[in-house]
Amino acid sequence: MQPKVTLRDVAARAGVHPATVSRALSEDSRRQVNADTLRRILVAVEDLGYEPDLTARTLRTGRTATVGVMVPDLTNPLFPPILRGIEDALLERGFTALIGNTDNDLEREQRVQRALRARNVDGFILMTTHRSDQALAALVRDEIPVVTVNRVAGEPDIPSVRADDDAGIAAIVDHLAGLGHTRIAAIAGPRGLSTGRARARALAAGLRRYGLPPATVVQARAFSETEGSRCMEELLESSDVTAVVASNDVLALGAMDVLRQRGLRVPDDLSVTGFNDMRFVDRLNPPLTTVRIPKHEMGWEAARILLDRILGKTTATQHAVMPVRLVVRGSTAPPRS
Amino acid sequence: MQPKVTLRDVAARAGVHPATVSRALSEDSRRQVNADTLRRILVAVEDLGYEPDLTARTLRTGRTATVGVMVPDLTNPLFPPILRGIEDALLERGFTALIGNTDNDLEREQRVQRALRARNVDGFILMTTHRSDQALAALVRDEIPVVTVNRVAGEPDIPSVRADDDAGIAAIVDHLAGLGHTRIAAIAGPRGLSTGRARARALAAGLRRYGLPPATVVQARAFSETEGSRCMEELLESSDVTAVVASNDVLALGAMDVLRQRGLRVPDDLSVTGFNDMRFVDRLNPPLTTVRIPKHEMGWEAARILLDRILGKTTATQHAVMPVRLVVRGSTAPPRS
DNA sequence: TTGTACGCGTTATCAA
DNA sequence: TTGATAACGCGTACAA
Repeated sequence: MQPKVTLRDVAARAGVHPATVSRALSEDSRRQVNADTLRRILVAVEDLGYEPDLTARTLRTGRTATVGVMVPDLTNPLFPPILRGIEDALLERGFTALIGNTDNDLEREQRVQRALRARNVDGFILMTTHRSDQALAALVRDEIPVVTVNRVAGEPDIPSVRADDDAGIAAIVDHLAGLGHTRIAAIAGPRGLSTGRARARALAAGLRRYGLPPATVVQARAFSETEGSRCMEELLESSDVTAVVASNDVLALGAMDVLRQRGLRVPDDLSVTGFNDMRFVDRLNPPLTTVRIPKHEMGWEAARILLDRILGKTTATQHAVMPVRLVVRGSTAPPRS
Repeated sequence: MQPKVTLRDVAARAGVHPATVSRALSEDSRRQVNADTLRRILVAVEDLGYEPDLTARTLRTGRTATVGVMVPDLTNPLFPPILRGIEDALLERGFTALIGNTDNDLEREQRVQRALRARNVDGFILMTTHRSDQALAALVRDEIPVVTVNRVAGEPDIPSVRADDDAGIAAIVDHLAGLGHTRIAAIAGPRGLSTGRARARALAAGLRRYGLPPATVVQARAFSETEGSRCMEELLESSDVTAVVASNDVLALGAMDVLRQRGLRVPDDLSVTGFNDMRFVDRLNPPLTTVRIPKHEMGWEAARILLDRILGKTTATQHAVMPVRLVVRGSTAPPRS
C-alpha cells in the first residue's frame, strides 16, 4: 500500500498549517479561509490525490457516515430493491450502508447488531422488527437513530416507512368481489410481524364492507414458500373457497405449488393473490395478481428520514405510508359458478 | 448515547494500566499478562460491559475488519445468494461487508470504490470486473487484497472464484445434442465481461465435439432482459434454429418474452436454456432448463480466500473453480422434425 | 485569517 | 510482568 496522503502532506505542499487545510475542506468552516490560500490548498489536494481518512475523522467526531441496515434475508427478492433505494439516498450524502442478515433469528440478530455498533454506525434501518423487539429497544435506549421499514415497531415514536397495506388489501377485495367471489380465504403472515397483522385486519374490514362472510384464515409461521404450501394444504382440507388472499408473494408461490400438485388450476379452479409484486412474479405460471409497493422509494425515504435525524435536521418522528397499486394478472378470474 | 466505556475505565476499575488491559484483551499478547490480573481485568470488562472501539483500533492498526464488496446490481437474483455466502464467512471471523452497487457504470464504480476505500476496508471482493479494469488496477497498484467472483480479471495473478462455465456449457450441449438438436444459436454475454467470452468459447468447442455447425451468435450488450429480447429478435430474423443457448438466465427470460409475443412456443417450437439457476426460474412458464452454480459456496469461498490474504495466512494466488450441475426443466425438448 | 495545542481510544515500543 | 509514552489522522477551541 502506498504511503497514504494525509492532511499534513497537503498542508506542507500548500505551505500552510494542517488545521487550515482541515478548515478549507470542511463545508462549514470553509468561509473562514482566505480565497487565495483556499485555492492553493485545493490544488495541493488535487495534485496529491488526497482523500480524508474517515476513520480518523470518526475518532474525532464520533461520526462514521455509515449506517447499519438489518434485513431478514437478502435472498428474498423483496429486499434488494429497497436496499438499492437506501444506498442511492445514502451515496448522495457520502454515506454508506453496512448490511447484515438476521435470518429472523434472535441470536444472529444480536451478533450482527453488535458487529455494526462496534463500527460506530451513525444509525440503523431495520427491516426486521418483531413486535416486541429487544434489539430495537437497545438502540432506543442508547439514543441511536433508527428507522423501520415495512415493519412498524410496537413503539409509536420510532420513525417508520411502510406500504399502505390497508389500501392494497382493499384493492384486492374490490377486485375479487368485483369478479364475483364470495368465499374468500386468507393466508396470513406470521403473528409476530406487524405486516402480517395489518394485512389480516384490512382483509376483515374489506369483506365486511361487501357484506361477505369473514375469511377463513390460516396463519403462516414465516414468509416462506414451504409455509405457503402448508397453509394452502390446510385450507384445502378445511374449507371450500374460490379465492385465496396471501399476505405476500412468497406465500402465494407456495400456495400455487400445492394447487398445481393437486391438479387444481389457477385461476380456473381458484384465484390467488399476492402482495409486494416481487421481481419476476409477472412471469410465473400463471402471472401473479398482486399489489405493487414502491420498494426503491421506500428505501430512499427511509434513508432520507434517517439522515435527517443523524444530521440533526429534525427531531420530529416521521411516519411515511407509501402508495400502492393493484396489478391484475393471470392468477385471478371470476369463480366457476 | 450513554457515555461510552473505554479501555481506561476498565483499567481504572481493575487497578491496572490501560496498556495492560489492551494486552489482556488481545489474543496474541494475553499470555504476557499475569493470570491473576487477567482475571481482574476480565471481571471489570464484564461489569462495565466494555466493547472495544473498532474505529480507534483501526486508526492504530490500519485494520477495519471490514471488506468492500462491489456488485453490479443487487436486484439481480444471482448476487444475493453469493453475498450471503460472503457474509456468513466474514461473520465467523468478526468481519463485516460494505456493499456497493456499480450498475456496471464506470463513474459510479469509482465513486463507490472511493467511498469504501475512504473507510479503510481491508480488502475487496469484486463481482464487477470488466476485462480491462481501471478500478481493479488501482487496487492492485496499492496492494489492497482483492478477490474476483464470477468474473476473471485480465490479470492472472488476482485470486478468483468462478463457476465451471466450460462444464456447464458442455452439459447443455450434451443435453441439446442428445435431444436431437443440430441447429443451435447462442445469445452471448457482453464482450467486456469474461463470463460472456468463456461461455461463448465453451459452446463453440462443444458443438465441434458433436460435429455440429457453429452456432449463430448474437452478442448482448448487457445481462438484461431487454437485451435478451433484442438478441432473440435478431436471431429470429437471421436464422432458422431449433435451440437457443443463452449465456445467463436473465437473457433467457428476455428471449422467452419475445417468443411468447410472436406466438412461438417453448419448448415446442424452440428450446431455450439459461445459466446460473436463479431463484424462481423453476416456476417460470415454462420452467427454465439451466445450469446451477453454487452461489452461496462461491461467496463463502471468495471470502475465505480474501481473509487468508488479509490475515496473512498465505501469499499464494488461489483460483477456485466451482462445480456446476445441469438442471433440466420444461424449456427444452426434442426439435420438431 | 491562520497557527497552536490537545485529544478522540487504541496499540506498539521501550523502559522499568 | 507491568507501566509510561508516543503515535495513528483528524477537528476544534483558543490564541495570535
